[in-house]
Amino acid sequence: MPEGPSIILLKEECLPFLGKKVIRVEGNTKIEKERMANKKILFIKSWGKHFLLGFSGFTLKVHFLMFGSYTINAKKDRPSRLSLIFSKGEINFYTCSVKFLEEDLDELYDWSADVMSDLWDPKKARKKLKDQSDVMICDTLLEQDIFAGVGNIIKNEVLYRVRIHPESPVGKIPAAKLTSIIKEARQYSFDFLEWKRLYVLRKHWLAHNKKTCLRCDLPFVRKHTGFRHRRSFFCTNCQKLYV
DNA sequence: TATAATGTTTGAAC
DNA sequence: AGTTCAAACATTAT
Repeated sequence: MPEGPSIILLKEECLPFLGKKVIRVEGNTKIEKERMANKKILFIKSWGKHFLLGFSGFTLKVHFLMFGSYTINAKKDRPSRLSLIFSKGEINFYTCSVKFLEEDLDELYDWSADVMSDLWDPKKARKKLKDQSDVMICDTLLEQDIFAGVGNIIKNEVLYRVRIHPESPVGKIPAAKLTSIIKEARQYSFDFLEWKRLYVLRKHWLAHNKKTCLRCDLPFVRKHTGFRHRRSFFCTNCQKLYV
C-alpha cells in the first residue's frame, strides 16, 4: 500500500469527507481516538508516505508501513486499527500506525522534500545529497528527508530508467546523472500515480520483480543492497556502476 | 505451506 | 555517548 503516489490516491478518495463531522470512532488503536468524535475534518494533506487529517487543534497521522490498507465506505473482515464514521460513509484503516500530531505541520515537515508536492524542490534534494557522498544511491533514494514518498518500487524503477547501478556511491555519480536521478524520482512517482489509478501499475514495471532486462535480455541481478538491505533488481550490463 | 516483501520506530548491544 | 542493528508490527502473494 505505501509509497507516496498511493497516498495521493487516498487523499482523493477522502475528499468527500472534507469539512464533514466524524460522528463515531472505532478501532483497536491505543491512541485517544475519542478526541476526534464530533469534530470536523479541516484539511486532508500528505507528506511522503504520511497521510494527514486535520482537526481543530491537532492532526491525525496515518502511516501504512509495509502491510497497511484502508477501505472507504466498506469494511474488511477483521478489526480495523481506526475507523472514522460520518453521517454518510466511513473511512477504515487497517494494520497501520496512527498517531496524533500536536505541532504545527509547517514546523514538522519540510514540504519541499516530498516528491509529490507542488513545493518539491530538486535543488534542495541535490544539496542534501552532497552530505551523502559515501552512501549508495539505493539507500539515499529511500531517505525520506530527501525523497519523501519514494519507496523500494520507485527506487528500482528510477535506477533502471536512468541506467545507474544501485550500489554506486552518490559522490561517484557524475553531476548530470545525479540531476537525472532527482528528476526521475519525481517523474516516475507521477507515472506510478497514474498507472496505479488505472490499476495497471504492475504491468508497467521494468525492473521491480522482473527476471530479465528487456533492453538486453540478460538476467537481472536480485540482491539486497546498501545498509538498508532492501531488494534491488538491476542489470549489470545496462546500469553503470560508478566507483 | 513457508517465505518474503511497496516500511519505520524502538531499544538493546556494542 | 554515539552508532548499529535486530525485533516488532502483521497481511498477502507467490
